[in-house]
This record gives sequence, C-alpha cells and structure tokens, in this order.
Amino acid sequence: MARQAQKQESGDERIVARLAAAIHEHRLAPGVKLNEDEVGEVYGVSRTVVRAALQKLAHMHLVDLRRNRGAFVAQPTVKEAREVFEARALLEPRTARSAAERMTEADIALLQRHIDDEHKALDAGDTGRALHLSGLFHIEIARIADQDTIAEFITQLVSRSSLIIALYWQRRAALCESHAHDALLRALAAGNGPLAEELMKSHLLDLLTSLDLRARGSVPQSLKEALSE
Amino acid sequence: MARQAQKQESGDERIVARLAAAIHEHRLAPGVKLNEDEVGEVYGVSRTVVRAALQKLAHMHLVDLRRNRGAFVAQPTVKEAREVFEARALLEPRTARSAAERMTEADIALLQRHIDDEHKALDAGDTGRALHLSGLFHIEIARIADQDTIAEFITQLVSRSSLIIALYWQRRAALCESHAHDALLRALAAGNGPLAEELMKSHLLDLLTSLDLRARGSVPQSLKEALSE
DNA sequence: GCCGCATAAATCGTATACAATAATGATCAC
DNA sequence: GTGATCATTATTGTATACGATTTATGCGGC
Repeated sequence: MARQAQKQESGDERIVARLAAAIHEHRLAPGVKLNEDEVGEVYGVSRTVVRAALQKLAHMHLVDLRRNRGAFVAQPTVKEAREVFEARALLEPRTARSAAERMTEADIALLQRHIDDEHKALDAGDTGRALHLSGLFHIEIARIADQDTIAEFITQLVSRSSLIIALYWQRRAALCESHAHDALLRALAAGNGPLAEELMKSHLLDLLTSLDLRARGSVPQSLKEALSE
Repeated sequence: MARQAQKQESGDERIVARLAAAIHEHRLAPGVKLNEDEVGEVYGVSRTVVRAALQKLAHMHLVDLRRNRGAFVAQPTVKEAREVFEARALLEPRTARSAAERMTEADIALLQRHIDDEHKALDAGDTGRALHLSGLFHIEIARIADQDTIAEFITQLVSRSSLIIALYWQRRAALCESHAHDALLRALAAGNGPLAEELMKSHLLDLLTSLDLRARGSVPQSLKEALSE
C-alpha cells in the first residue's frame, strides 16, 4: 500500500519497472540484448517510449547503451562490483545511524514485515524474491533517514548490487544476511545509532566478501555455455 | 586535451553539455521553462533529441520534468541543498584520502593548473568560470581516486551544488575556498591521506555554512521581484 | 578450404506527424 | 463587474517514417 495506483505514470515508467524487475529477478540475464522493436511489441508501445525507458535504465547502470549497437543488460565488471560496494560502504552506515535516530513505530513494523516476507520467500525457495526484499530493506532505511538524495543513490546501488550478485554470487544456499537484517532492525528499533552504523558496515563487508570477485562472472562468456539451455 | 574531439558523441550529448553549461554559468536561471521546440530550434535539432537531453539533465536533477507541463531549470529547495552537501560530506573526504594515496606527478600538475586557472578567473572577475573550475577540481579528485562509481555521484552533486550556490550564495565577494583548494592540493601532493580527508571535510562544511539556507533562494518567488527587470 | 570484400539485412538515430493534455482567452449568466 | 463554463491555442506524449550505421551473408580470389 505504499506506492500503489499512481495512475498518472508516464508510460515509460511502466516499461522501466517491468524491465528492472525482470533484471532483478534475473529473468533477463546480463549481456542479453534488448531489441527496441521486440520490447515495444511485448509491452504494446512504440520504440519512442522503449528508448526513453532504456535510457533511464542506462542511467541506473542496469543496461548498457552502445551507440548504433543497441541496449544490453549490464554486465558489471569486477572493478565495478567493488566500487558499488565501496560506495555503499560510504553511504549506508551513516544513513543507518540517522535512521536509528528517527525510527517510528510504523517504520519498525514496516521493516519487520520486510524481514518476515524475506524469511517466507527463503522458506519457499524463492531466492530471487528474497534478494529483492533484501534490497528493499536497505532502501527503506535510507527513506526513513529522510535523505532523498542519498536514498536515490542507495536505490541505484542496491539495484546494481542485485545484478552483481546475479553474476558473482557463489554460495547461494547460505543467505546469512537475513540474520544481519534481524540484528540491524533491533539496533534501529532501539534507537542505537552507533550500533546500527557498525552493523551496517559489517553487513556490507560480509556481502562483498561473499562474492567471488577473482573469477569472471558466471555469464555465458563462451557460446557453448549459452547454448546449453 | 582531456576529453576533446570525441567526435562520435550521440547528438543529445552536445545539447546536454550546452544546457548544463548554461545552467552552471547561470545563463539559465532556476525555474526557467525549457520549451522543447525552442531548444530544438536553437541547436538545430528536432524535439526527439531535445527530449533525450532533457531527460538526462533531469536525471542529474539539473532540470525538473513535469508531466504534460514541460521541463524547467531545477530550483533546489533548502532541504535538497542540505542533502546534497551531506551526501558530499559522506563521499568526498574518503575519496580525497584515496586520491592522496594514488597521486602521480601528472595529477598534481593538472590540479595545480585548475587552481591557477581558478585564480586567474577570479582576478578577471569571472566568478562563474571560477565556480565551474572549482567544481572540476572536486571531480578531478574523484577521478584520481579511480572510483568511477563514486566519481559519477560526485559529478552530479557538484553540478547540483552549482545550482544551489546560484540560489543561496550570499557573500559572493569572499571566495575563500580557493585557499582551501591550495591546502588540499598540498596534502594530496604530499600523499597525506588523513590530512586530505580532514581538509576536504572542513572545506565542504565551510561551503555549506557559507550558504544562507534560512531564507528562500533568491529566485523570483513573487511576481513583483521578477518584474523588476 | 580460408580469408577479404561487396552486397543485403537488420537495427539504431533522428525527424516529422498526429493525438492527448494542459494553459489561455472569450463568452455568457448572474 | 465578477464568476464560471466553454472554445481555442499551445505544448507535451506517442507513433510512424526515413536515413545512417552496423552486422550478417554470399561471392570471388588466393
């Protein structure tokens, strides 16, 4: 019941949302080409609006726009992956501290619901949805801190993290982070800013170290892999 | 000789650069409407490319896109102004520290040249250009730190700062910041990361406090002001 | 049989045309 | 004279059409 019937969304917003969701849930793998005509036909709009949507996604680094070549689902490099988490490490801990000092009962309930849903999704084996909810948890904290500018950056970084995790995540089974979110919420609810900051910092570090950034991402680099479908 | 003849720029990039420059130099005041037809005629392109450019500028928060109403030069609120500088305070000091640890002779020379040009512009009374160069100084530090992701954020924040300064700057005469840049460069050149971090932090704080964020921006809020032209 | 080049197909970049929406001004009632 | 309603105008939103560039394909030479 948060951002429901906006009703006046500008056409391309719908396409952006659909494509972003598809990328987050990995229904669209990194490197996949997004043909303007095809996308337009799928959603029943012309190339004009598709192009606008692709441009917005390119701003978020979710797609890579190559001149006269087209749009492709982004394939974050190892360097980019590190940078995204370094940026998060700079932004999120302090934001969590601010959030702790502003938490309301409604905020606590909302975050608790996020965590519950996340656990449910995990139990149901839907790791894609769990990851999505996990991201929303972080974004919600930025919103609670009432820092729209930083929240926008974090939203983008979380989105990109989703792609990065899709590429470099190794031990998918052990989603240890849900416990991290539990502890974080306790600190936030208690209004313990410094603790929330520290927990967020180590949480992000855990996330980064759980990625295997030495190997190339598990994207079909070679054709043979891609054809084993 | 940095980013000269790219030659293969995608059309709208030119419009983005021109409009951004115009906004930075405040040849376009906050709140001014950017009619698609007019802009297109000025630069000899169709509305299609103008719209793409406006969308990019909107992503940087340099223009405000209102549905079915058009594009307007952004008018950052007081809250937004604070948020921008808070975000910079989170990102730039640590980035300056990283830069200090990576400085090369070429980087030092480049930054020195920026400062020199800034002083020259000040002596010539061209505060607009001085402000622009001052922004480039910050962006260059992020580039030196080899953090593309953070550099992109800082670029956007510096751009927005330019608008904010246009709105809320009070003591234009005393551009004390140039000295701050001198000290910062010395710390960077000496490879003194912690000092650079500290200097950047206080520099940003100085900038923020030099703004008058209690009053509304000096934009024609009332019609009478606007008509006294 | 393999490589390079010319031609053909596909796709993107841009311009133009039409439709939908909001702003403006005029007419009429009161 | 003031207010509201409706017609007109202007501007944005979207679709389509054309040109430019890239990619794929087929041919000839080596």
